[in-house]
Amino acid sequence: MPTPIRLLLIDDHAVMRAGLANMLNANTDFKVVAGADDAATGLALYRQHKPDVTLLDVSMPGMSGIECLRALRAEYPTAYVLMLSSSDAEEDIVQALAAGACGYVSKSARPAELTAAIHDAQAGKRVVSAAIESRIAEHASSSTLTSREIEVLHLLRKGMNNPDIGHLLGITRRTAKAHVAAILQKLDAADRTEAVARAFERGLLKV
Amino acid sequence: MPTPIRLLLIDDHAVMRAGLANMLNANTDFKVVAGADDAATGLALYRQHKPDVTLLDVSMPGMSGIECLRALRAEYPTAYVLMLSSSDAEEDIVQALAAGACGYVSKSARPAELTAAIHDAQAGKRVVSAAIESRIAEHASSSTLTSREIEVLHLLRKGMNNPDIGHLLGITRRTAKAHVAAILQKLDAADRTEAVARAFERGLLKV
DNA sequence: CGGACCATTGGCCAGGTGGCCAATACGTCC
DNA sequence: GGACGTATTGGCCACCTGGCCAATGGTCCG
Repeated sequence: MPTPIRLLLIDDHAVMRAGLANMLNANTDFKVVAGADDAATGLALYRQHKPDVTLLDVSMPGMSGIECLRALRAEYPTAYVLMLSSSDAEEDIVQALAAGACGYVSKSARPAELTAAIHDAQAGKRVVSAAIESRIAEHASSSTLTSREIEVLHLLRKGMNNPDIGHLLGITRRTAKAHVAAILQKLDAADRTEAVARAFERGLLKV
Repeated sequence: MPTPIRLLLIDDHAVMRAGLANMLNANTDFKVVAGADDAATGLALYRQHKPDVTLLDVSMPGMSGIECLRALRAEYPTAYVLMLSSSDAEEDIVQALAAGACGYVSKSARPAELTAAIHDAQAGKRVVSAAIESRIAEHASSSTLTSREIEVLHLLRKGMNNPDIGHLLGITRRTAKAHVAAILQKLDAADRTEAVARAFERGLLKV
């Protein structure tokens, strides 16, 4: 392998970044050219180095991995980005793939799985960890919330009741109630409390 | 440094484990003698290798890091265990330190911070990341739920109402209501829905 | 252009919610 | 032994909840 694949690492966990860099640099197929601990720095380093493949953590404080991915792909539509995740929340996976990620690898994956994924990513293939594929299947069979419903969901999380939600959104309590009813049905929840819990499980709401 | 500090790594993220091992073995102060991807294996490897210091991830599928810590300390009360965390949820930190962890290091910490923490741990000092200390302060000022309240909290998460909770726990709906009222007050929540959301934020409930 | 989906709103109603008052009983800690 | 925290229970009440019925416009797609 004469020319190694040039990599950019974006992950807020410095320990993970250092570890990944050590591991990948030990393999002559790869060369980590830069590492960032937040999305903004990551974008800047991408412009500077134009890596072959970018490894991007999904969950980061500030601009999330997904947002970073969108920003990156908006500027460089052909960028090869492989998402790394610890959470495996379905929502993130679907959104990442929709936003043009080349693949989605769990941090629980074996190192060999990661290196294979990087090779595939550079070759333009789409790769998803086996453990993650099943999650996508689940998600496909469940419903998607509309943007209005997501908006209401965030207010439910804050403990708001229907009248207050209606007032805040400039609609009647009856409409707010209709949105809540739709959320309950789509998330298969008995009440708004379970709806919020399930939203956390699916990654619709984040800690 | 003639005799390196012998380390055991327990983390379900293989990538993180491999990375950590690479990084730490590059430093002659340390020698990673074993790595496990779940708590049970970790315990077995501890018995086998008796490492000087154990690095233990807080969140793992199956037996959690906290439970693993308790089991380990029950068997080897003098074990030096350093917790590694990605979530930084307050609850985990407090519980880990209460269960006898030597320290609690965020995965966002710089590598130097980690190596320093390992040295301190082996010296019997207690170390906590700066970023994590502030969280403990927050927690100290807030209230602790009783075990009964935690039990009720888990039922709220499932969308149960007071009569059903009472029935399940063998108490009246009035008592269930009293527990819920206590939860709301302690978590500073307007209703049970916000209580569940705040519980996720604090690490009392997990995805 | 008609169908599909969405956001919006209305009435009605049995049942649950959360806050207020107060009381008993059982442990532990000083 | 007494104070304290916890678990337990009661009544009362204004308010909110979620499910049922049905209807109106808007947009987007084939």
